[in-house]
Formats: sequence, C-alpha cells, structure tokens
Amino acid sequence: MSEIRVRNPVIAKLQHATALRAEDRAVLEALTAQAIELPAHAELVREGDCPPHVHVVLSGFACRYKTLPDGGRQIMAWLTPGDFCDLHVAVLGAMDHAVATLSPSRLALLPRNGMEEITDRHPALARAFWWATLVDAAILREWLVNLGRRPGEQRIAHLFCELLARLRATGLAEDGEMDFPLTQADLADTVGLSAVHVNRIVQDLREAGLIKWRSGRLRILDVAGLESLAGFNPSYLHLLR
Amino acid sequence: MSEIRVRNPVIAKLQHATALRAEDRAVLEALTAQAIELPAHAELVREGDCPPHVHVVLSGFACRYKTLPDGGRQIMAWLTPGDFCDLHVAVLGAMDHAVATLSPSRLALLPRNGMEEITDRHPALARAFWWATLVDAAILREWLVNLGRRPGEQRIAHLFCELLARLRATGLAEDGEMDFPLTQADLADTVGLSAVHVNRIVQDLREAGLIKWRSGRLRILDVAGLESLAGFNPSYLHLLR
DNA sequence: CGGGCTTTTGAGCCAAATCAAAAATAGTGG
DNA sequence: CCACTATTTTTGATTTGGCTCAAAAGCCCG
Repeated sequence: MSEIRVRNPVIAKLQHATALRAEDRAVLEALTAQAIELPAHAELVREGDCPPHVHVVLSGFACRYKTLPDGGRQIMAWLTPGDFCDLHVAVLGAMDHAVATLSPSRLALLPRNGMEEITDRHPALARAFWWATLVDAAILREWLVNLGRRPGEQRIAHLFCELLARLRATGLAEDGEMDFPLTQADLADTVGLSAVHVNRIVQDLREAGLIKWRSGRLRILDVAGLESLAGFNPSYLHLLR
Repeated sequence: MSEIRVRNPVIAKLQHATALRAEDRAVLEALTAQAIELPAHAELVREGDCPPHVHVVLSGFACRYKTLPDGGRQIMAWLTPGDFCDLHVAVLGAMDHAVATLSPSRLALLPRNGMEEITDRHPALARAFWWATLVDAAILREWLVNLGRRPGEQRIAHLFCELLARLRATGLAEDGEMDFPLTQADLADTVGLSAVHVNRIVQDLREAGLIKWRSGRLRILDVAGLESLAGFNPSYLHLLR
C-alpha cells in the first residue's frame, strides 16, 4: 500500500500552532482548493495596496521586500509553502511593503470577506492564524539580529539552518535537502550583503563541506556543523518538538 | 481655563487604530491605573519566560533585545509610552527574547486572564491590540531595511525620524524635541554599529545642524533635512494623518 | 572631590563594497 | 540538437566604511 500522501502545506504548518480537528482541516482544504500558478518574479501585492484576497503560498518561494530610492532591495521575509502573504492588511489598511514570487509558484487566494466568518466559526483556526502572524514577527526579530550582529558567513549559515527547520516543519525537506530556487543576488538582498561577497561566502561554506548547492537544490551536508557555526537555536520558530 | 490634560499614552496611541468610544477609553484607564516604577536596566521579562502579566510602558523607555553567545546585544524594538511589551506571549507560549528598561520607567501590569474577557467584551479594543501588534511588526520590517541597506548615518537619522513620529503620535514630542534617555552604546546596539562609530556619526549630525542631543533630551533642529537624509517615509507606522 | 559611567579622539586593521571582466549555465528559437 | 542570448556565477584588483584597541576627557552624583 504505497499511498501517495498529498500534504497540504498550510495544514502541515498550522498544526504546529494548535491541535486541529478534522473539521478545521477540512475548512483549510476547502480554502486552499483553488489555486493560481505564477511565474518567477511576479509581483503579487505592491506597497500601498489593500488586496481583496489573502494570498497563501502552496508551492514555490515568494518574498516580502521593499525597494529603496537608490534601487537597492531588502527582502524582509521568505514565504515558503504554507505561509500567508498578507493576512494583516485588513487591520492595517494598506501594505507597507510588496510581495513577489522568487520562483514559479502556486498560490491560493482566499476571499478576504470569507475570512472573518471562518475565524468566528472556527476558533482554532483564528488562533492558528494569530500564531502564524506572530511567528512571522519572531522570525523578523531573528533576522534583525542576523543583520545587526552576525558576520556574513554566520548570517548565511543561520538563514540556511532556519530554512531547513521551516521546510522540515511542513514536510518539505528530507535528509537536509530542499528546494532552493533563489539566485545569489536574491540571497544577497536578504542578508544585506553584496552579491559578490555572498558568492565568496557560499564558496567557503562549500569548501568547508557544510553545504552543497546547485540547480535550485540546497543540501546541508553537516547540519550540526552549520548550526554551530551559525549559533542557531530554533526556539524562535515556536515549532513543536 | 488652563486645564492640565493628563494624557494616558495607551489611549493616545490606540486612538490611531480605531475610533474608541468613551466606554473603551474607560476600560483602558482602569487597566492602566495600577503601575509600578522601575529603575533603568531592569529586566522585565527574560527569554523563555511566560510572564503572568502583560506589561505596558506608561513612561520611560524599554526595549526588546537578544544577547548573543559572544556577549553582543541586539536591540530589536524601542518600547515607548503606550507600547505593549508582551501581548503575544499567550499565543506563542514563551518569550523568544528579553525585555528591559532603558531608563527609569513606569509600567502597568495587566493580568493576562483578564485580557481575554476584555477583548471578548470590547471588540474595538481587541482590534486595537491587534493593530498595535501588527504595527510593531511593520516597524521591525523597516528596521530590517535600516540594518540591511542603509549606511550608518542614514540608519541613525532614520531612527530619530521614526522616534519623533511615534512620540508625536502619543503627544510626547513638541517642536521636534523629546526625551531620549539612551546612551550611545544603547543606540549602537540598536543600529548594529559599534559605539565608537555611532559617536562619530552623531557628531556629524550635530555639525550638520540637524540635531541637538544632550542630557537625555533630543531635538531635531531640521526635521525636513533629517527626513530627506534618512529617506524617511512614515507610512509604515500606520498612523492617522 | 573622587570614582564610575559616558563620550570623545587617534591609529591601525579588516570585512565587505565596488568595479570590471571572464567563465559557466540556462533558456530560446530555428 | 545546436547556435545564440541572457542570466548567473566566479575571479581579480582596489577602495572604504566601520571595527578594534587604547587612552583621554567630560559628566554625573553621592
């Protein structure tokens, strides 16, 4: 009985928040049944918008980012399968940043109106959405530490450790190996370094036997080694186990 | 009729979120009636805690921060009057960072149990608390841009502009002048620079006629000039007006 | 008026930026 | 399946913003 389990990443992720009953899971399945496909570098939401749907990543990578007057870009979050892109916009009224895909992606669009009804009717889901939003903020805090106080090599190592932990939590990493469809320039815009310097650091990590990265796949060869280099402690992700 | 208006900073701040009825304001007044006084550098909450109260700053400055293995410290938020320190901990289960005062401060302690009852009974307050949490995250995103992509001088200029806007929103800044009880070392731990370098930048800002800063007071002499140097755009604060 | 912070100054150094160009990869259409 | 482009990665050389270390000067406060 080699059954293929088609996991819904949203369910897999939110299960770290609260115990979800079959009924809650069914609601999430229904919500994410309709999806759209987008190519890489498609802008889902732009700064100032108040989009009529909540976007949820089902596959692929997206990111939050801001563009500076001088053309520079700072990526402020990687959105991986299961992540909500703009849950908060109803409360804040307008996006203070843009969201775009980093790779070809599948996105679910939840009508914003329906959300309120759902959270009223399913308190566990309301709680889970809250949790997801707060974990987003916790990740942001750790990224701030990363940029403020860690040298380049540790920054990148830390980010790789985090990504592995997050993807593992949604069942999307095996044996330290995962999709990683970003360019080195994307990575540079994430960690606040130049693309050239990122390139040299990545080479160092490769030569140290810590990672293998080619054609959109990243493999952590020595998880313990990379975590200790990065000073990684996953507690800020607030995952189970 | 020179009436002295004793403003409650929590009310002043949350009024930017939703229209608060007299009833809601009365609840906030009652909640923040009881306060404790703390000296500078008192640790309110430490990493891993799940404190039994929600702390709210009434006067003085506090901060969120993490300490690194090498002794380095990264400040991840300045908590000014009206700010909640640990609203989120009930959902996440444990603090992923510490909170401490930066100056002598007055704090209100709201019993965590009471919170749920209040938000159930006063939807406008529930909404306002949500808003405050999301604005916190928006500020964090802007700080990430600050550390990732702006050179030292702009970083500090931007932070000063933000502080002015926030304090003005709670009625705590007049004519570009405000309390600023931090040391240059605190500022350095906020912007991810060394204290020595912060000192040199502050001197540059002074010599450029942009700021005046002594004995715990900061005055922005040329708001427009500082904002244009920093590339400051206040929309991420989601304030009215 | 003396001791502990905090701010300031100076000198030397290093991580990371910039600029420029070559090599490798990945797409695309014929 | 191959040539032709465009993007991405890599290398090298040079510059610079910001760091470290160390010590002096200024301040605050009992």
